[in-house]
Amino acid sequence: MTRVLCVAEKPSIAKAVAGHLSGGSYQVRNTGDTYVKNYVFDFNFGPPWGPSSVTMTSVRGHLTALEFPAVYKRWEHPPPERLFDAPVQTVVTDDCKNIAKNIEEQARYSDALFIWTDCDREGEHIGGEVRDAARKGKRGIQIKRARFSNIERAHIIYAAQHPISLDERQVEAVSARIELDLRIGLAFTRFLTLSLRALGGVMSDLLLSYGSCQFPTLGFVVDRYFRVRNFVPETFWAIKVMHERDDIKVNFNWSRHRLFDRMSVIILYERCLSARTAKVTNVQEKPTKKWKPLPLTTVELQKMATRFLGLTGKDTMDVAENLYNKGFISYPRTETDRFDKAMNLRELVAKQSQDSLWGQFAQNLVNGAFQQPRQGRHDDKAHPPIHPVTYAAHTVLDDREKKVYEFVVRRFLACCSDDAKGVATDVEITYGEEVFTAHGIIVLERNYLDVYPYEKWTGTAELPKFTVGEGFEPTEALITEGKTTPPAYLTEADLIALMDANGIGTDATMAEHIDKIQKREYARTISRAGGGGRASGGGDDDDNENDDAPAARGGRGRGRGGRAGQGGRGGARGGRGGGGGGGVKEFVPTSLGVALIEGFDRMHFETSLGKPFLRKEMELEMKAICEGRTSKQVVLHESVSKYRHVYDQSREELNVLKQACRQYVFGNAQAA
DNA sequence: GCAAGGTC
Repeated sequence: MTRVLCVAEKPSIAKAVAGHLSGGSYQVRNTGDTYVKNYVFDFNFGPPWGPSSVTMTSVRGHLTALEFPAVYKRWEHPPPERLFDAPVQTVVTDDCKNIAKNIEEQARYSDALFIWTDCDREGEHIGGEVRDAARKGKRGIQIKRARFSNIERAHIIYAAQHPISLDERQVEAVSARIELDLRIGLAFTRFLTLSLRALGGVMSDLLLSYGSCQFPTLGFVVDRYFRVRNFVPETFWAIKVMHERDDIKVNFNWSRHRLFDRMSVIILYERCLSARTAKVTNVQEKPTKKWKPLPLTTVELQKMATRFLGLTGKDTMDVAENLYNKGFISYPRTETDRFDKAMNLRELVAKQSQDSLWGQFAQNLVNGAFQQPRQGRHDDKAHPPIHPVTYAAHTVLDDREKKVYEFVVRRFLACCSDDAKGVATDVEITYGEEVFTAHGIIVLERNYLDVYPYEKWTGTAELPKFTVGEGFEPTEALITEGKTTPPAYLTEADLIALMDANGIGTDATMAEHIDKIQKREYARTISRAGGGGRASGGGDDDDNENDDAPAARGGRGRGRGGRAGQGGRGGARGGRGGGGGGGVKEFVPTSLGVALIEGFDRMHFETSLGKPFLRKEMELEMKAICEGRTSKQVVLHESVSKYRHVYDQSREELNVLKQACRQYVFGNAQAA
């Protein structure tokens, strides 16, 4: 019989695939690694292999790491810039030695290697690492790769019988990324740490790291900080019209919203008053919907959890991984927001019907209210959206697990429900020569909203009856004065959204980068609650950008026109750092964080290290390698010489960086 | 003592 070795990216996939291919009957063998098992069984792969004796095992993520030879261990010399062209070597990391050995030994007796790593770019590279390990055991072993995007039985069996080749271009692309991150990260980290240490004082023993993701992340925080600080409030005026009818106070919104010229508003207002009566010019009533949420991605999970569950992104991911490892939820790192049509979602819904809180709702779906989820536009072709896999009783979960599990379940049930439905009424009036509108919504069916308390359908006021052509004298008409308010500091959800939009980090690492800039004392969080006096929070449910349903825009112009946030919020005030579950937390840079980003900005490089462009460029180059438009060697050569140039410039203009530190960190004003 | 990316 042919002997086939299969290797997955993680133990859970190895087990699941072995279960499907073997029909559930396999032998389990221990390996030198606590988590990795070998599953032994027979399977018919079809021609040319036919019936085969199979060993299915796995790695645990990357098997190898890239590193510099020992002579580059010291920081001072060879000098950091040598890291741009120093030799690098790929080594099996210490904690993976037994895994590599397992693969090597198994390969020795095998005719073919089937790679079952995740079908994404990093997975392809891990596949390359597995291939190299297997070849050490048997030089000429045949290499195949299974293409799969979920672990449904039929899909897995099809993948086993229709293997493809490893995509060498993707392997090369990731390999380039790894090498660049290593060279550039270490070179700049050593450079910054060593050269700014000379400033003395608090700078003498700081670790100043640079990374292609951590710096842009800090850049976002600093950028917003300055936009808040440099904000100049402007006074505006508006006309407010209110009419009370049937005990309902109806506020009409001015079609000009607001003007920044007081005289103009007075003139327009006087024309209103002299007209005395307003005339109803249009009344429209139409059915409207608030769309149910999209299937859950990692980024969305983190945004929601930081907003509503009082957890940090990092906590959220830690907890989600736990829930995944216990088998309660699906793989928590995914970009996919559409369920495969073949998935049996009803069955997953039914498992929730025993719950005391949402069981009734789930049962109702089972009884016929079930609706197929919306299909988002993202598909990483590797993992389904995050969803509950089995029911977890409240008693088996700790507090944080409970919160995250409940959110995942409620989100899933919401996805499998119907949209909320209502009737929207729009009334338009002309008063003087000005046009005003009022908007009201009556909710008829709450549907998914009943199981998904994280969203509300705001602006649900019912409007009294108005008839086209009628005239009325408004109960109240006056001029209001207000000031524009600065934007808010970034919440973690804002920051994650920015990183996502700019391609900084992956869904699995974003939270870590945010964590890192705090560990490095580049940024910290303060509590927004109480002190702010801001008219509107930045990140409540209403500006949910995933919703393009017409009705989601219903809640009208919040906040922006409000009162100014009472001055005194200049700069890094001494708020309680890292405050607990209470109010929303906001990110502000420390003086060190400001100094580093400002320092690099002032050097006027074509592309500042603190901006996201460089990371985006690397992303584009990886894509180009994948598409065969360039090669790893070319990208490495070009990128290294570009960064070396930035490095040389930084060294020449080191004084600019030092001045920024003197100014911000030591508060030496004349340094500016 | 340094990066970012996998996964436990």
